[in-house]
Amino acid sequence: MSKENEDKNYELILNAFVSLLIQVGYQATTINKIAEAAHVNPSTVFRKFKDKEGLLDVVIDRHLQDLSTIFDDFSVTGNIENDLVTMSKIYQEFQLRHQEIVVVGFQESFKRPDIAKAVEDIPIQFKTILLAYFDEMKRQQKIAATIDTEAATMNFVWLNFGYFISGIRFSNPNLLVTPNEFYNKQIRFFARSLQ
Amino acid sequence: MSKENEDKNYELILNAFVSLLIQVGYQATTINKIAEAAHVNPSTVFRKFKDKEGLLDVVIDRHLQDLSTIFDDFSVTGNIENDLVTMSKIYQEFQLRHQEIVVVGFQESFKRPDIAKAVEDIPIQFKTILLAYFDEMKRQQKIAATIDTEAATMNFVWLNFGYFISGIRFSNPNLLVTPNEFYNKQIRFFARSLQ
DNA sequence: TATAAATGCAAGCATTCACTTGCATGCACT
DNA sequence: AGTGCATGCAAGTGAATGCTTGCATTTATA
Repeated sequence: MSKENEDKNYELILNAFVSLLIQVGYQATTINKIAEAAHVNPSTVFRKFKDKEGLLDVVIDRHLQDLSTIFDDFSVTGNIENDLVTMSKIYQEFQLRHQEIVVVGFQESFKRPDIAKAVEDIPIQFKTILLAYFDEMKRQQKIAATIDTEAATMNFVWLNFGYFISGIRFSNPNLLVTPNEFYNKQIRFFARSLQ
Repeated sequence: MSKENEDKNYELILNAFVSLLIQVGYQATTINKIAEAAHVNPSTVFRKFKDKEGLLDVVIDRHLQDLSTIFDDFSVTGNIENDLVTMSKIYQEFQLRHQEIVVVGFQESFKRPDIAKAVEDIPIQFKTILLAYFDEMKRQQKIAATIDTEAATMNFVWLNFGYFISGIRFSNPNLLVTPNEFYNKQIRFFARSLQ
């Protein structure tokens, strides 16, 4: 029954693992802490998963699967500010839902380049859809003909990426705004450049 | 003679430590690796520094000292694009010069909140000078009266922060541009919004 | 050259952890 | 009730690593 979705303890352990990754990172996440958080005996962890790396592998797998469909239900409306908010929301919510990947990817990038790559793949997907969008809007003359769409895209990517990292790593209120405030003010400000 | 600047081994060890922090992070940086990289015996490390944390403390100290004067030699020219490039350059070069703080701050934020705070302080300083600058430019009517200077400031902060993190953590060329390209294209694009 | 300080070196100690193993216990399903 | 599987539990192993110590050796200084 191991590795099946109906396995309650399997999921409890995975959830505890992910929570701990976010809280304290990979190295500081010990098997004992996982077991305790999952209300399970440490030996059970090893019955469900080969080893500590095996836990990571499952998390990566699920993440990559989720990532492959990240923008599947996005559809263009043609209203630029609306579309940008929609894409930004999808991206931000995805990043937040997979915080642990970013945390571990940054910490273990030297030992697990596959995770580092998985972290990069999120903004790359974001860039891809944005670039196509801006190119299309330019063709439809909804944004200025002088716009460098590549530059505009990367501007939006870095803005969103910087905001996301700030949100999960910073605590000073000077650097934090609510998602809604971000969508309203920042995207409106960004869109000014497109005209 | 320990803890003095003329102490050659002291500096060799510190440099090796910082290099390793950037390469592999704090936990994976062992005393043996430091000693090897510094061409010094492991026991010498403990003669120069109380313990591994003591090494970190010195790095933090020096960083905080450097941070306190980060924008000291910036002076406003009134040419907005030029000033933005200048401030961005100062910020980016500082961040790059102190990469290790960011790496360790993200990894050990739970164990060393002081380091996490030191990491935050860099963008906070950046924000402070930017906000004052935009307010002044608005007063001088060099940027549009409708501009939300707080929003513009945070946009620029997140753009720069996102670009910096991308530069030190990503390797895919799709997400990387040279500093000069960043200054030219991104800041020009940003400045469009100010009119 | 003589003295003192810094460094190299090797052995060892203590702790933390991932991971294993063997056995007892409980729970589910027939 | 009885059988089998999952889990709890406790003890232990082995490796990594921070840190100490005592002594030999080199280097600097006077």
